[in-house]
Amino acid sequence: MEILSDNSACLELSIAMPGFSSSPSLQSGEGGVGTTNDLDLDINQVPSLGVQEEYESQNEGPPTKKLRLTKEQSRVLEESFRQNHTLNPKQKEGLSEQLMLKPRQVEVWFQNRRARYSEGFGIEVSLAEEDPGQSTWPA
DNA sequence: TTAATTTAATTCGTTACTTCA
DNA sequence: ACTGAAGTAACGAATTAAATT
Repeated sequence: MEILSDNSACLELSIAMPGFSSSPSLQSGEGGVGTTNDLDLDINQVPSLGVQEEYESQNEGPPTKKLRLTKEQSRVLEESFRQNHTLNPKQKEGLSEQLMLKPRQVEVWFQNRRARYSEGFGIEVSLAEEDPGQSTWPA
């Protein structure tokens, strides 16, 4: 299976982003990622952190219903998403280790992010607010 | 307290690739 | 060497369900 994964990585990279590949267009870096969420999330993290720690420690416990990603985790994930909208196996592993999340959680996050991104035709609120002049869609 | 919103997680269907007969 | 079936992995879309506002 390792070979397969490796191949998948290449494939993902190949089809990573046909349209929005290398357009970092980052100016503020991380200040304007979650325009609205950023600050509000901060408050949310407090209780979530406790739950998460238990989640990380136990990991096997069935109780944990839904964890809330911390501000830091969201930020790192969003940064990665900006660079690549698709996850390489290595990236997934690295992020999961770095953020202390399960690879599947990272995968799910990216899937959800992509879905939301598509909803806005690639122009998400945060992005649109960051560079309004760059998102000049043809149609 | 309830309703609305947000979002992590799940399910289902599809596609692509590899292996084997 | 070529073809088709079976198996696996990943993704997108839709949906669910919990946490937050």
